[in-house]
Order: sequence, then C-alpha cells, then structure tokens
Amino acid sequence: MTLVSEDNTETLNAPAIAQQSVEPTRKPTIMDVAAASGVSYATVSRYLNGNPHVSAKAARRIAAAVKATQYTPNNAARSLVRQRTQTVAFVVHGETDSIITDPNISTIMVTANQRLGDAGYQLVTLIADTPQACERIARLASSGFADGWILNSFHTDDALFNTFRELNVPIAISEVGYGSQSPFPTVDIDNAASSCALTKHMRDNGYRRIAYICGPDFLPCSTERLAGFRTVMGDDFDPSLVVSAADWSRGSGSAAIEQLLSRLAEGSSNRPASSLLADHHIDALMCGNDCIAVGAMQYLMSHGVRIPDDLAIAGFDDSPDAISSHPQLTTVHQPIEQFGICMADMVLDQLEGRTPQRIHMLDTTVIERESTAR
Amino acid sequence: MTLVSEDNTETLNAPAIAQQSVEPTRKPTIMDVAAASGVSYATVSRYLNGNPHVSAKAARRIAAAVKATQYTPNNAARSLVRQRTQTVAFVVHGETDSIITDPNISTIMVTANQRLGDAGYQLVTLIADTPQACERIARLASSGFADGWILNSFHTDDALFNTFRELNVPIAISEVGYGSQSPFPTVDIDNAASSCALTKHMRDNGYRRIAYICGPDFLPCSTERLAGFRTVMGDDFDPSLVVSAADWSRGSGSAAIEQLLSRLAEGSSNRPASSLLADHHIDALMCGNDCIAVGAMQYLMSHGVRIPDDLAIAGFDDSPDAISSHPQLTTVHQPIEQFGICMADMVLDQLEGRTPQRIHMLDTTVIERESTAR
DNA sequence: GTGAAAGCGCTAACAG
DNA sequence: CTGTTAGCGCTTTCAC
Repeated sequence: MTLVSEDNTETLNAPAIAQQSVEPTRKPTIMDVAAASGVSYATVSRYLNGNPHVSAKAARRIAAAVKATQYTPNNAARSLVRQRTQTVAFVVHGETDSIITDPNISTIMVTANQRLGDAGYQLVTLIADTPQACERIARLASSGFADGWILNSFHTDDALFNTFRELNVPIAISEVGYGSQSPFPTVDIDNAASSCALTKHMRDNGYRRIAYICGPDFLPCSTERLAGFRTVMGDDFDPSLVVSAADWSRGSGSAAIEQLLSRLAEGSSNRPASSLLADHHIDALMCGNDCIAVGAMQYLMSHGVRIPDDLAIAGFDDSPDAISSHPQLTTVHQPIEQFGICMADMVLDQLEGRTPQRIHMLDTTVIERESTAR
Repeated sequence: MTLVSEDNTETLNAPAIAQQSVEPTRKPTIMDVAAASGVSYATVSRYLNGNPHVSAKAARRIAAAVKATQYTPNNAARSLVRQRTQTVAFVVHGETDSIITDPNISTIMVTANQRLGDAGYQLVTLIADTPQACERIARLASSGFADGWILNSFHTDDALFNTFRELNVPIAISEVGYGSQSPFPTVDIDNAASSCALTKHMRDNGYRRIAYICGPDFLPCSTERLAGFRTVMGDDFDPSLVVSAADWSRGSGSAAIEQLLSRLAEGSSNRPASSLLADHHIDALMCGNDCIAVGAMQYLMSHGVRIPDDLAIAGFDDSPDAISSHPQLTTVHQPIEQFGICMADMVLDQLEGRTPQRIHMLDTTVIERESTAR
C-alpha cells in the first residue's frame, strides 16, 4: 500500500525537539518555533494569531514545529504587548469564609465564568477576607492584573471599593443595595418592591399583625426590605414589633426573636412564647433573609410555638435553607444565575466599548411554602 | 508657629500630575515617575524594589513623584522580566457547581490563600467545570499564567491532570486517594486507616453485623474506605451487605439503602424495613461519607426505623451535615484547614527550591455522636 | 506573503 | 550611588 502525502517532505531543523532531558528545560519561545520551521518569528506570530497573510506551506511547517517544540505563547509577554490580560477578576469579599460557602456566590461565580469563558476571557476569583488581602488586591487592580472586575458583597464604606472608584476600569457590582446611587454598573433586585410584594402576599392571606426581624442595620438592602414591609403595612406598622439581627446567620435570627419576645414580656417572666404572641395578637413574622427566619423558627418551635398554626414565618432569598427547613419557608426568590450573567455582560460591554446599563434590576417572585400556609 | 522642614524644597517637574482630565488617561509608567523626580528610571526601579543603593534624597523625590503620578508598576511587564507572576492558581474541578458550594473546598481555598498571601503570592481560583474551561486552563498552565498550581478533586482519568503531568511546574494536589502512587506532592488523609479506626470503634461499641454503603466506585478513596472496613470486619465481612452509591449526595444515599433493603427482602414484598434489618441481624450501617449517611438515615427514618435504637449509622468527613442532622452523626473528622495550609506549603517549597514532601498524611479522629449511641 | 525592527514596561547586570 | 544598556517574549507596523 502506498501513502501519497501531499507535501510533507519538509524537514524540520528542530533544535528543541529532544531537549527534554536537559536540566532546566527552558520553555520554547516563538523563536524556537521560527527556527524549527525555517521562517521568521514574525510569520509564526501571524500564524498563531490567525492572520490570513501566511502561506499554506508556511502554515504547515509552523504547525509541525509548534507540535514538535510543544510551544505555547507566554502569557505575560502577550499581555504586555497587547495591554490586555484576557482575564476578569471576581472578588469575593467578606471577613470569614462564610461568604464563600454562600451558595449564591458560587452560582454567580459559575455562571459568570461561563459567560466570560465564551467571550474568551478567564474568570479568576480573588478572596478579600483580610486587610492584607484587600491591599494586595487593590494593588493588583491598579496594575492591570485583570481587564475587568466583578465585585461581590461590598459595603459602602469599603476601602477596596474606594480604590476602584478612582481606577476607571471595567467593573460590575451586585447586591450592595445602592440602587440607582451606585457609582458602578450594578445588578440587583428591587429589595423594597420585592419586600412589598411579599408583605402584600401575607396580608392577602389574612395576616394582620406582623413582626419583623431586620437584617444587619448597616446594609442598604436590609433597610430597603424593611421599608417595603413598612409601606405595605401602612397604619398597621408597629415599630415595637421590629428588631434587628446582628448578621445574616441563624444564630442572630434566634437571638433576635428572643430579644423581641423578652420585649413583649416586659418583666412578666416565664410566660410561654406562644401565649406571649397571642396576647399581642401577632400572627406572622417576616425576616430579612432565610437564615434569620430559620434561626427564629427553630427557636420558636423549641419553645412550643407551632409554625404556621400559631405563627406564620416568611424569609427572603429562597436559599437552600428555605427548602431544607421544616416547615419549608415562604420566601422571595431571586434569579441567582442572572446575577453572574448580567455582571459578566456588563463587564464585557465595557471591555468591548459599549456603554453598559447603569443598573439592571432582576425580577423576583414570591414563593409560597408551608411556613405561611393557612 | 514655624514649621521647619528638613529638605522638601525640591520641586517636582511633574508633567503627569494634572493629566486626569485627558481622555484615555494613559497609565503612568516608571518613566513618568523618573521624569517627575528627575532621576533615571533605573533608580526608580531600584527604589521600588527595595534596593538599598538609593540615596535618601532620591528616595524622597521618587516617593513624592510616585504619589503625584499615582504610579503602580505594571503587572505583565514585571512578570515578563522576572519570569514570575507571584500568583498561585487554585483549580476547582467538577461538573456542576456543587463542588464549589462544598464547604471543604472553600475552607481549603481560604486557608491556602492566607498562607500564600503571607508568602507574597496571590491565590487565584479557576473553575474547571466544562471541557472548554479545562482546555483554557490547560493552556494557561503551560503559558506561565501562575507560578504554582493547587489542584482539587481531580480524578485519575482527568485530561487536565495529564496536562499537568507533562508540565513540570510546582503543584500540590489533595484528596484524590492516590496514596503513595501520586505523581505530584499530595496531601490526603489515610482513608483506609481512618476507616479502620471508625470500624474498630463500632465493633468496640458492640456492633457486630454492619452494612456498608460505599462511595462512587471509581474513586480511590471510596475503595480505600471500604478496604479499611473490610480489614477490621475480618470474617464477619459480608459482601451481600455492601452497596455502592452513585455519587456523594444524599439522594444516592437513600437510593443505595433502598437497593440494599430490596436485596434483603428477596421478593417477600411489603416487609417493614426495621424487621428486614432485624431478620438479618443488621445492627449498624457505615457509609462512604456524611451526605450518603444522612440520605440513608432520612430514608430509613421515614420508613419507621429508629436511629440509633434499631440501627446505628456512621458517616465520614465530619461535614456540616454530620451536625445538622437529627440524630447527629458519628463520623471521621479531618482537619480541613490543614489541607489548604499543607498544599500551599508544598507549592511554596517547590517555588523556593526546597524539595516538598511527596505525600503528607493528615491525622483524623473518630467523632462519636448520637447516631451510634448505645 | 514575509522579514526587519520598533517597542509594550520593567528588571538587572554593567560601567562609571 | 546612579545612568546606560540589554533584554524578558511577543505583536505590529513598515518596507520589500
């Protein structure tokens, strides 16, 4: 049998082919490829970058040489000359690692990664959990480490945040509750409106006197959610039925409800929680988020309050907690995947010269579950 | 009042000071700083890199110029000339986003980040959840994107894994269950020994006939854990009481126990689960990990089996599931934080010319909880 | 279509 | 102590 091969008689004067045994194994450069394929390195560069002005023959030889030398272009060199890194940094901000365990963050990360990957960018995640880490990241940000930045769970008073204000690089942020005030392109949900919707739902179901556990005071989204609640409650709003949780955790949820109960008790000790609630005609409880709700619920149930019979409870976020709890939680669902996609798009818009939306509000929906069933 | 100033009469011929209004706002380079401070840019570079051969006066002027121009060194340029990026990549591997939600992974990430940060490196996380993403990352790996690599949850048959084999870059891996076979420096627990310890604990507590739900068959750590169990069980080991779960999830845990029960039933339909277990004198169940255990436990409890009265159950990993379940799970604890620290150290060792340990086995401890209480 | 040459911004000898 | 010079590996004019 005879194999006819079009034109592969070219020999490679490959000096780098069998170099693997040499000690430091210097990475082959574009020069090595050029030498091995007998063309100038400019031609190799053209070939590598898909420039059409490369003859078929040259292309063939270069392809062979690339394979033989196992060449891959150097990242730093390319970034330097192109003034582009082809990466977008995803900054996760938070004191503890709790923020990273947050399933929302991971989902956002994964979806953003997908979107950016399709556009030819690599998403890299950075953790800003200590002052040192923040400083490092700030330095990276102003040294062209990434072409674009996606920032999560930033506070208004954040130092890193201010670094970015002065930087003038493509950015997208989420969930800071800035609303239309944000200095950067933002994707968020309308916390006030969503809270309104949920409160309305509760009212429609007949709940009249509703207590409220607010999220951390210093966060805009906490106050916006409370504001939505207040709006719908109107004259029925009773400030004495509002307490604030220290953070978004279950623990602070139970602490908050305990505080509210002792406030209701007003010295009269040892009243059971359920009669305390009954005395004040409280028929429902709304919470800043699902975790707080679950924490409060666990506390109440372990003190003999039946949910939803004695008291209805609603959360916010539709996190996994909302489903894994017993009873399952009525809550507000937000399209998490969209956060990642929208932020990625906002960064891509800026990267590609388009003007990004200043703020993208995502739709939410009220999810009715057992915890408020009549 | 008179302020005496030592020597700050120097004027800066700063051309870049008020450039902010110009359109494209070109980033200041080391040249701009040099020009503004009246020294050569080599001196600026020296100053920036802490080289002691810079006069106090020059240092002062340069410091002022740096501030005035808001200069920050360019990352790509520095990486190119230094042949170092000062970053270590953390690759999270997995088909879905479930892997990232895994609290273990986040803890490892956070601790590794801390350690590497202290050593002057920036940890960057990459998600390898699709073939395209893997390919992108493989390309980055061979183009000097990072100085070192930390790989998580890789399978033996992994394409990315093989890319790294040929790359000869600083690497550390974890949890692949390779044991001493690993081609890379590895940190892991001794799955077999840990499983032995747990099984022994069960035996010491009087449990004789123990069923076993194995983790995914294709994973070395699954089979190692099973092997440890088998060793201790000795002649009491009964292969007919072993089933495999499809993955590490709760769902496959309940599926597996259902399968085992139907095997035990052998056609005799409608026997309650508890009497089925009693007939076969099964007094305990051990599982490949906590999630599987919880899944099995939920299934059994909803079919009338009392835990631990009718059947004791033990998990593995000491994940949050082990504590949040009712009853809480007896399990094997592993020092998760150490995974991150050890992998970081292994990479640092290689980065700094030391020879890393080939394999670092972390200590585990058996944690006794309610699910096996006598 | 291809090669020569000029940088991208920076570090690191090397002379002075 | 400081300036000059030569690259790091690559892209991109600009001639030919």
